[in-house]
Amino acid sequence: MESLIDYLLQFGHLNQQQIDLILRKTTSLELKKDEYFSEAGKTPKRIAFILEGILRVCYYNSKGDEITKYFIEEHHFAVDINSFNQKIPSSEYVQAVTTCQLLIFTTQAWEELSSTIIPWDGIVAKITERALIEKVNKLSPMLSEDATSRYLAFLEKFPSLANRVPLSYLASYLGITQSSLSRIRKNIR
Amino acid sequence: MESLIDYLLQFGHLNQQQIDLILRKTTSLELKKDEYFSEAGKTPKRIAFILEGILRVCYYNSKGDEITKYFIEEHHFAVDINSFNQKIPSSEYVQAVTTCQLLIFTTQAWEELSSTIIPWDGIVAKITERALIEKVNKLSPMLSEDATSRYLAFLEKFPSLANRVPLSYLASYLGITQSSLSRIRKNIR
DNA sequence: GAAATCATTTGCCATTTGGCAAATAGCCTC
DNA sequence: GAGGCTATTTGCCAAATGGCAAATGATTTC
Repeated sequence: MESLIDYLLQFGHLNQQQIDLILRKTTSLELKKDEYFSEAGKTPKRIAFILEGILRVCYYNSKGDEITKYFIEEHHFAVDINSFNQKIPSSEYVQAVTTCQLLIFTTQAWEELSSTIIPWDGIVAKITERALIEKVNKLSPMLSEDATSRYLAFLEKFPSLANRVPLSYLASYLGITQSSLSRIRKNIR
Repeated sequence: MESLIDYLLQFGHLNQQQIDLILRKTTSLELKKDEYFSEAGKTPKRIAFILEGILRVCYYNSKGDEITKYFIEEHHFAVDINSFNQKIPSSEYVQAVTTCQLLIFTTQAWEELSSTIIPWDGIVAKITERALIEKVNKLSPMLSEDATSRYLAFLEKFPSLANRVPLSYLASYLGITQSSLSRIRKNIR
């Protein structure tokens, strides 16, 4: 619970009353490994803050391959922000890579916070901006690096994940096939 | 000028007085082809709205190659938003791909608008979010597609640019070498 | 308009990655 | 612990892409 508040406070000030209100709006949820937090085709009705565990966002591309778009780490929010804001069906799945402890905000709770807590929208805007900038900055260099460098960069970013995640998730995230990733792993050791 | 207002109004309401104020805060600037709007190492002090022309954002990667991170089209804002907000030096160049007609806001003007026009921050937040989401959505699929598909996607997105942009810009944007792109072009015709 | 400069294409070959299928390893269930 | 699954590795070869340099084409400059 505190990790949520610590996180929020990085982006703006909240008094104790506001903090209590925010916490009262949350529900706890355990999402077991492989379970989905949200699914493509459905309009997202909840936002999750990850207390523990790793989620991934994935979709099916035009060839029908399942692509891992990105991983979401502990102490970050998870939602298809575009679909959530516009209240339109998402085109992505959000799935637990490991069993996760989540704090959940419903759409309603989220909107109540927006209209009750003056600095809420500003904080949320900053969080959204930061998260998106990070995604762009992680994706951009991937295009100009070869697969081995991308894998090494992943190892640095998610050292604990590399051997707990199915090869298929990781390969599609890196934009290569499973067998290529397997060979890259072999060459590195 | 109107295109700026049209653009802003997509993201929130502004009355005539606010519109006039915004326009009074802008300056016109013509940026000739190849000139820089901002440079890596310098803290950005201006935001541009592109009335006409195309900009690109580029940087040098660890190998020393110049990489085009993305192109910015007419009727969009151009700035390294992260550096601008945090007032820290940028790591990117913003350069005119074609001669551009720009509307410029200085940092000071931008901040005055923020404190004068109530819905300003909200509008800016939405614009920022939208721009970043578009970047993520353009980058993500590039990893799972081959170079030819990426080039074809570029052609669809920027049909007028493909033959006006130096091969080198385009190749680094697509994550391939100039010669590969040249061969891809040949095979498509 | 000729020379100089820069951009693009092409040839040649090396390297990387993909596609497919078989082999191996790991894990789960009974 | 023996199947029966699933995940990963590996072999084989094809296709895509890179690296380098030369050739060609385009543009600028004087």
